[in-house]
Amino acid sequence: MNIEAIKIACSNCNLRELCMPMGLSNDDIERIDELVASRRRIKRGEYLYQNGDAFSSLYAIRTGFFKTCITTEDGRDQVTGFQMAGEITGLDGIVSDFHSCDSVALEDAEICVMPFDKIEYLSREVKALQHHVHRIMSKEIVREHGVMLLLGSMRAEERLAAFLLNLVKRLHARGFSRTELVLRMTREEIGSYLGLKLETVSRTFSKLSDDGVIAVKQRNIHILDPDALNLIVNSQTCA
Amino acid sequence: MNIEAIKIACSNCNLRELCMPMGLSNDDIERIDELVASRRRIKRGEYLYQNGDAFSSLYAIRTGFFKTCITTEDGRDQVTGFQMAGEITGLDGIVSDFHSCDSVALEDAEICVMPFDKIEYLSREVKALQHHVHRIMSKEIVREHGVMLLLGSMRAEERLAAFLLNLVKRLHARGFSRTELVLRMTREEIGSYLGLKLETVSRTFSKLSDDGVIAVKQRNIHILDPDALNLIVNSQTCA
DNA sequence: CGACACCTTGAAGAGGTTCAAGAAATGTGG
DNA sequence: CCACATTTCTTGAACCTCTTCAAGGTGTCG
Repeated sequence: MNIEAIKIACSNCNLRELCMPMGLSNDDIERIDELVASRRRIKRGEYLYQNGDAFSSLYAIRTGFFKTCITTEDGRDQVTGFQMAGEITGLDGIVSDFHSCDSVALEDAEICVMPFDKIEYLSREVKALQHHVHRIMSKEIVREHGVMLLLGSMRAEERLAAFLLNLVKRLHARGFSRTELVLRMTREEIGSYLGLKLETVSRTFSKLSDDGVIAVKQRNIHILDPDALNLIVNSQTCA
Repeated sequence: MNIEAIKIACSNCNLRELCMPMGLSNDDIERIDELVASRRRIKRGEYLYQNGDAFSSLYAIRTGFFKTCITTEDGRDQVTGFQMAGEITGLDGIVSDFHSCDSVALEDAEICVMPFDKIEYLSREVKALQHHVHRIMSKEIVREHGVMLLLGSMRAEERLAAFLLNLVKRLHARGFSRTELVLRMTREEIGSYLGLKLETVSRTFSKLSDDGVIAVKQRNIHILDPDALNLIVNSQTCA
């Protein structure tokens, strides 16, 4: 066992609980360690993959922060998600063997490259891995349902509140604060994700700030009143 | 081989190309025939599954038309998709073992029940089936990306045009007309899916009709000018 | 044939966008 | 390390699209 092998092993990774299945036998763990073919560093602003790229691997994020977005020929642009450490990206490429969106690093990042044929091979051998892959994909589908609900039925303030709560929840699961967060993306990227213009995002931040619900200092957000934020999302002016 | 077995076999199903993997050996085909545990008839308006139901199976639609939707406690409601013959529904349940949305038949329907543990078992044995399952889930993820683009960046007319083109494309793949279609859903359901109020949907239908792009007669739509419809979607007032 | 669900249309109003200008932060090169 | 260019963010005012509320019309099914 050389140093490189230790470094790459999932079994040694502190993100294991986030991106790998639980309750494996030692034997299975050893096999899954083979999944990660390599690590890759991506600088801020660089692409992990782009629309049209051949699909070969899924990527587990070790450090850093990504956005995925689709850009159409006619110039439309839509951020479809933000990914952080322990999350998997690249699922869009499976269906057609080509990626249909771009993945861009919003800060310097390191990712684990997991060749998909290897994943499929091991999934046939390790039941827990197979189910794990299915759950990851299903989870992404359910997440997108939530975004559809947000885009289809919420007003600006509700969207931004839901967005902040979702971010802080995921960050908290990674050991960060439940009330403080640093946005890794611009107002424009938030707006694209939420179906709003950047000015609206900015104005809505200002309003939430005026209302004493959050404190905004550039990209640093302090959630002062989590309950109020929850209330904004979960109580559309009742009929 | 009894009559019942013949009736249920995927190998005899005329929707095989739509919902099953291609290029299987005879041996594999025989095994996949075991996938469908039973058929189930669902009357118009009835649920195939509901939010909170235990997840056990995926469902292949043989005949009929479904919608999936999420309903939140605070009364929000979002149609997340429409499914037709040859399509698979139920993927939302995998991640948590519970369904997180409702599936409702919009017309009398018949579906094939495919227990998910059977799918996972056979996926470990039949490589083509495994990949097929992965592709189905990836396809759903990519579809939802498209909906996010629609909800996040399109105006009412663009949304409705994109919706009609998508419907007619899927119907055409099933042997129906490229220019005529019958809507199986109400204006309200279309509106929910597209993030619009039913009045806006109705008005937009009227506008497209006035412009000579489509002819609307209740739920019967005749696409008079497919190019114009495409243009509406693909050419937001260029910058 | 009558009741009910569904659809259409009008008018007023609200929420978000657009355009514009300036302020704050960030990055770059000398 | 500082000055300058660039990017990002904030805020205001006018405008526009979609929503809301309301009423009437059309179709369907028992």
